[in-house]
Formats: sequence, C-alpha cells, structure tokens
Amino acid sequence: MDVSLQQLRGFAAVAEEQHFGRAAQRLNMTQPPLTRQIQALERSLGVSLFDRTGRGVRLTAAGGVFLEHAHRVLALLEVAPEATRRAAEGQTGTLRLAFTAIGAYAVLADFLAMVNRRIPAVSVELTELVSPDQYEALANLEIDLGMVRPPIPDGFESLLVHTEDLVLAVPADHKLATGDAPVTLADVTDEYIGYSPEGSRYLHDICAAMIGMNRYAVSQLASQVPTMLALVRAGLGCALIPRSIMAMGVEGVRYRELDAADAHSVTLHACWSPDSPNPALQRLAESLRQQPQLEE
Amino acid sequence: MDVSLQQLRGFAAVAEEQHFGRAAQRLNMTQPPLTRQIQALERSLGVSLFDRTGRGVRLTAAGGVFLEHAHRVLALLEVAPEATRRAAEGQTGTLRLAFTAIGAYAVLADFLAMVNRRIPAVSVELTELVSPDQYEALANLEIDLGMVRPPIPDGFESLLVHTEDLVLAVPADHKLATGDAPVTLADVTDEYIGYSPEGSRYLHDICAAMIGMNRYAVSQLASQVPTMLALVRAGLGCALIPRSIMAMGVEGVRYRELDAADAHSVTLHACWSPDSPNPALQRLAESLRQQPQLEE
DNA sequence: TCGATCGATACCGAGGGCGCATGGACGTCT
DNA sequence: AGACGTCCATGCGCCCTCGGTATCGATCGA
Repeated sequence: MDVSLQQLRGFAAVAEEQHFGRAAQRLNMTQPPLTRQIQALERSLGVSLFDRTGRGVRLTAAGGVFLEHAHRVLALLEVAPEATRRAAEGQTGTLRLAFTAIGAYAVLADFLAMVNRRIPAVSVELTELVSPDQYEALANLEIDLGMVRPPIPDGFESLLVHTEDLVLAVPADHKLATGDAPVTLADVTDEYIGYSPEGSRYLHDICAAMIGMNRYAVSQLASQVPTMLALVRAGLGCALIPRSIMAMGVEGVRYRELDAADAHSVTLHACWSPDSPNPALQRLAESLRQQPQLEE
Repeated sequence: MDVSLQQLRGFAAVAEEQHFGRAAQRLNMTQPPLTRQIQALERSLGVSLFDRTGRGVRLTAAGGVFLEHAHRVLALLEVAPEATRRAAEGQTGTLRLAFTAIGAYAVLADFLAMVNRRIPAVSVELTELVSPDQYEALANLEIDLGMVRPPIPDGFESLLVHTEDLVLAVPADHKLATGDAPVTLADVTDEYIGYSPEGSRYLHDICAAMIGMNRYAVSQLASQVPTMLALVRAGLGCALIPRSIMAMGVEGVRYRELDAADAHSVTLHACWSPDSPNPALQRLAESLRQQPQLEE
C-alpha cells in the first residue's frame, strides 16, 4: 500500500500537537480514524514514527526525518494550484521566441527588454530559424512568437518591429572598398551574391527588384546573412545587406551606402498566431494591441 | 475540494502519454474514472490543463507548469519512505554530542573522525557542557552522547576515550617558570588554583588527593580549564592541568612536568544512555561494543 | 457519407474511511 | 493505595467515494 496525502496531513498534525486528540480536532475529525491513519502509515513505511508514552506521543528520530519530507510535500502542494493559475492567466510561464540571424543583430535585445517590461515573470526560450521555418513552427504551435520578414501569411497577427535600409557589402580588395560617398547599383560591375528564394523570399524579391532579375543571383545563393558575408569576404561578389548587420564587424568586408535613388528599406515583424493556446502570448498580444509602440 | 495524489499520478500519466486510454492502461485502470479524475482536478484548480483535440490531448501552458509541480511532489514522495527507513536504522540522522572544553583540546577531532568512520552519513551537532550538565542532558534526552570525566553514574554505558597525566601550569614570572627537569608538588610554595567541586568534581577530587586538602583550593576555584589558565596567567597561583591543554599555547603561562612520584593520570569517557531512542546512537553503540578500539 | 477512434457520461457495485462506543494502560489526586 | 481521569487502541455499522461496464457524442479520415 502507498502513502496517502491524508496520512501526511494527519502525521504532520500529530507531530506538531504531540497529541492524537488535539490533532484530530484540528483536522475536524475524531481521534480513532486518525490513530488508524498513523498506524497504516507506520505499517507501510515499516518504521515506528512515534513513541507512545503514557502522556501524549513524541516523534522518533525517523519520524523527524519523515516530518521534513511531509512538510516539503505539503508546502509544494500548497503553492502548486496558485502557480498554475498564474500560468493560466499568462502572468508566468514560458514564451518560445524564434528569430532570424538578422533579427538577432537588429533588435533582439530591445525586443526582449520590451517583452520583459510587458510580461515580467515570463521566461523566454530562444530559437534561431529562417522565416519560412518560423511560419511552419508557428502553425505547429512549436513556437509562440517569431521575428520574421514579410509577407505575413493569412491567419497571423503581426507588429512592425524594425525598419532599416540595405547597404552594399564588398570584399576588402574590391574596387569599391574605399571611399565614403554613396554608390549606385550600377557601379557594381562584377557579380552579386543573392538570397535564396526559398529561405529568404522577402530579401530575395526585394533585391531582385532592385538589381533587376537579369543581373541577380548569378554567382551564389545563400539564405543566412552570415553565410553571405563569408562569401563576400571570399571575394565571390557583392551583396545587399540590412544595415544592422554592419555591427557584426566581419573582417575583410567593407560597407558602402547606397545612393538615395537605389536605397530600399526592409522591415522586420513580430508575428504570432491569434489563437495560440499560450496564455503568456495572449497577454503579450493584448498588451501590444493596446500599446503598439515598442518603446514606452 | 483538494487535490489528491491519485489525481496527480493520473495527470502525470495523461500528460506523458498525451492519451487518456494509454494512460489508463499504464495505471492499471479503465479510461472513464481517469477522465473523471482529470475533470475533478481541473475543476478544483479552476484551470484547463489539457486541450482536447479530436485526436488525443495536449498540455496547455498552465498544464506544463502544474506538471513540474506534480513531478516534484511525486519524486519527493518516492524518496521519503527510503530516507525514513535509513534514519530508523541509524544510517542517517543527527547525533547530538556534548563535550567539555578540555575534551575539545584532547580528543574531539579524533573522536569525530571515529564517529564519521562508523556511521558515515550521520551529521553531528556539537554542544559544550560541563560534565554534570552532560549527565542531566543525557537523562533528559537532550543530547545523545557526552564526553565526560568519571565517575559515570549508574544506568549509562561508557567507553574510555583518552588517558593523559597532569602537568603544572605556572605564571611566566614564577620561580618555577624556567627549567626542564620535573618538579614535585612540594616545590610549589605559593597558592594553587583549584577546580570547583560542583563543576569539575573529578578533577577537584584528584587534585585534592594529590596536593592534600589542607593546601588545596585556597586561592581561587574554577570549573573550566581556560578560566584557570587565565588565573594562572594573572599570577594568582599555579594549577594542575591535563597535558593536552598545553596545545592551547596560552601566552604568559609555562608548563612543568611532574616528578613520577607525584604524577597522576586523568581519563575522559564517551558516555551514553543504553535506551536512547536515537537509532544513530544505537548503531554507534553497537559498533563500539564490538570494536572498542578508537583507532582502526 | 460512413466507420473508426477517443474522450465524456450514466449507472451500478464494492471497498475504504469515518463516527460511535468501548477497551486498556498509565499517571494523578485524595 | 485505590479510584478517577486521560489518552491511545479496537470493534462495529454506515455512507460515500471510486472503479468498472455499457453507451453516447464528436471529430477525423477514407
């Protein structure tokens, strides 16, 4: 037979009162069933928990050890319902957040600070995923919130998080590597490194439109910006990169501003499913609907 | 209504299987009562723990939080009986040990090492008490084991722990303060500092017998050896001190060997009540009866 | 649209736990 | 020293809870 919660409560009461009668009174019951509870408990443990002296009872050494365990169990059981209710209201819990490598450099730190301001007791789990994988993970409820590039598919809510323009990344030994003046896309006479249309649809489309389809994607395709920078560094061509990536400071790569006529900005959006079952996300979404500004 | 252990076990099983039928099978029961258990649990928490999709079920965020609590409770309940049994056998628990100030310098470290060798997982609580207080505390079950001077009262078991002889402590400016040769008690022409007959009956009696009642206890009485050394240092007289106290190295006090004719040894005993309810003590006592040597 | 799967509900029977009454051991008061 | 009171243990009868069987209802897939 197994130990029951009633036995634990009965045991704790008797241990504190050192008296079966008073303990039973405190538990709103009579003394005989309490005696039987303790007997059953001692039998199932195979250990004597009390010394029955004529006047009242006293804990044995083993009883003292068991009392500590009993108190721990009862205390845990005490707090569990309240903790669960708070989690159900979204006040605590975990928010699973995905971001692209680009997102990490641009706004992740600010975004996390904003999340922490709005739902303070919620912990955040981070994953790095490219945008298409994020949409899939959102649909499968594997993540709660993504930081993605447009276009946002139907059925998701989203919020514009960051806007930045593109700059030109060139190898350090490139003819455009020196100079501060803005350059135009026409100045690039060698090849471009393009974004993969599968992994980075949005940047692919924008860059293709900027450069013109006939000149685009002739050299290499990559879907992750760090990969692209590695290719640039290897001298395989130039690339159009979101400005925030300049903060990475990759060795062997130089950046040039684009002429206003050629400049184009790209956006990053927080994106979530409005019928996610995660209450923490619901709370954050509600907060974002009422106060869409990221800074306070 | 309150949450029961069966509800916790049922909940944990369903959460892991994500399926009521399989969970019920694992719990050796049928599905309907398990459904009712979870319903009752959700009702008493006021929180929905599972999303019932057509195919199987999935934990909600709140359910995930509650699952952690449930696992902690069940794990605690798993280990509690075994821990209690070990405590009942005296393999774990606490041994309350009292010692005199003298005992601390003579053998406490060795004695603790011996205890730790014989009952390794038992923790020791230390108290400093003079011998008469130790006997009282032993009788009141306030301590489990004492390190005392003879005579051992009836009703206690004991073991000789340490034997040492007495040396003469003299002030640094005393005429006997220099020299290495043994001295006799007759060389002491000024006063003795004596042991209190209440606090240190044994040393009082021995010193009185050595020196002779007429010359003893004329200056000061003290029951604690450190106090006596302070009195010696102040130049109030000489004192007979167990040899191990020399290790204290009190400033302003010199020690002289006693001539063989005047030498006398004193003993220190571990002492305990044979019907103590502490299983850790019972185990130690049994071990000491079979292997009385302190060193192995 | 039909069948299979899975959780929810209705009903019934058995076992466990509670209360009442009482026994037995120990300490205390007169 | 004996009677009484206190406190834990035990015997018994009742009720309530919990589990099983049978069935329903909803959802998904073919």
